[in-house]
Amino acid sequence: MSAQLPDRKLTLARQAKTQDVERTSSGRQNILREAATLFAAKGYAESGLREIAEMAGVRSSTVYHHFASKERIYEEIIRIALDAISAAVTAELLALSADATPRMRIEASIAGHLRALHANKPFTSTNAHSRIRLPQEVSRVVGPIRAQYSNFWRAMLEEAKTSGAFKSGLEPKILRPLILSTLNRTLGWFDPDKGSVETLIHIIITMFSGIWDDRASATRERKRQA
Amino acid sequence: MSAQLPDRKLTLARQAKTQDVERTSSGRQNILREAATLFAAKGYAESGLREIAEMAGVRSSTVYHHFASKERIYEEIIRIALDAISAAVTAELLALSADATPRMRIEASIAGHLRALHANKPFTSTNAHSRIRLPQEVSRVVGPIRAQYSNFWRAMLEEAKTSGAFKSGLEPKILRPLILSTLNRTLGWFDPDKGSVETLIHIIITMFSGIWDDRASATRERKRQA
DNA sequence: TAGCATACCGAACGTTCGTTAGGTTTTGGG
DNA sequence: CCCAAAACCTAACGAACGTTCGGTATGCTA
Repeated sequence: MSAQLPDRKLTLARQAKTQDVERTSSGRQNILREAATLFAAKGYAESGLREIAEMAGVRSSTVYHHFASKERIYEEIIRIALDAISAAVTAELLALSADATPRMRIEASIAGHLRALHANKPFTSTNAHSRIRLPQEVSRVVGPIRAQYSNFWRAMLEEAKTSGAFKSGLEPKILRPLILSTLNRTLGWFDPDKGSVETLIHIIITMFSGIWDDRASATRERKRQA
Repeated sequence: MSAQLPDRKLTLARQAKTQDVERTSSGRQNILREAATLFAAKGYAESGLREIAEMAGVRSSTVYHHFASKERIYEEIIRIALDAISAAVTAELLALSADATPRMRIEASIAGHLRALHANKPFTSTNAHSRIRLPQEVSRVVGPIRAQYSNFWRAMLEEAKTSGAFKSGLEPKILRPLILSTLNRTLGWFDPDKGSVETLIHIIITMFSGIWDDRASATRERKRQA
């Protein structure tokens, strides 16, 4: 059986497909978006609560009417980002035919991940370079979601390895962080104004074409035709 | 003519080759190293001066006997990191024979870059995720060094592209940040205790093998033999 | 139209921040 | 052995931090 994200994400997927993060700019959503933009640009500690409030056109005390603390804002941003990515990848995999090869599944996941990253940039950027050691309260909420997504990739890569898709020496343990950080890092340098995300996807997939063991897949192909 | 880092770096290369960052643990060097470790682990803003001082076994005021400000510490850490990387890459290129192909030069640079990254981890980590907007004083010192190294890669990739080394659609403008952030990101997930850096280098180069246009190189090879 | 939750505000809290001033110990060359 | 320079200390500064509190508008529901 193929690696799959949990069904709970499926409903989220449909929501996210139509309105991505949330189109309304109610006070709360507005604060959330501005905070994400600031966190993404300057980092968590460097972004003061008064600055977040000012960006949202509000006083700092008002922020506490919508969020219990700065950490909760951060937590919610990361949760949104992770949900958006999970949803996009799930949608991408569902669009695949049932007999898709591991390579097709992985490349579809890469495409979905990249699309979600750049469609929800402030939120996903905040998540991507989250180099904060938070007092475990946040980690307790965000940690499991992160782990879930990591496990999905781990399982998918493990299946691919079992089927002999990778060149020798390429272990899922190494490939997973390598692939995911390469994808996440595109947030730092890729400018959607200078080239479409679809072009980026093509380039990334081209680059990763170096990991596949073409010999093995050609062998299987020949066997199938015989 | 091949892309080359300036000669000034050559002397630095020899220094760095024997004692990398600095073996002595005088008060100043000690503070520098502990600060780098903290910055790498928690980020710039999250690392307080009193915490840095404590790690170095010293009071916070003592830090100001060695450095003018927290920003200057940060600046020096980044300078050290960039010099170490430049030096390692330069050394790697010098070890190459004169008729090395663009691909060989790029792969040698990747190896040198990765080796320097992981041999000076606290310093290079601080540099890698430097997501700070500093009051230009620091940028004025560090900026040019960064630009110099970027330009070196830009030139090297441009030469490779001219010689037809890359698959179509892969432009240096995209490849440079893609390659460099992939390399730098290894600091975030690769654990030297669980696999040698040389293994990592092999994996990264294997992955990037997807960017080369083998047809073209095979064509040139045939022409040369004729 | 009265009542009430919601959204927002100004002002302040305790704490921590980077930094400075002034004094004491450590140390190494003549 | 002396003495200046270097290294380090304690104590405190003002500013900025996240957060709280009490009060005021606003808008929906009964």
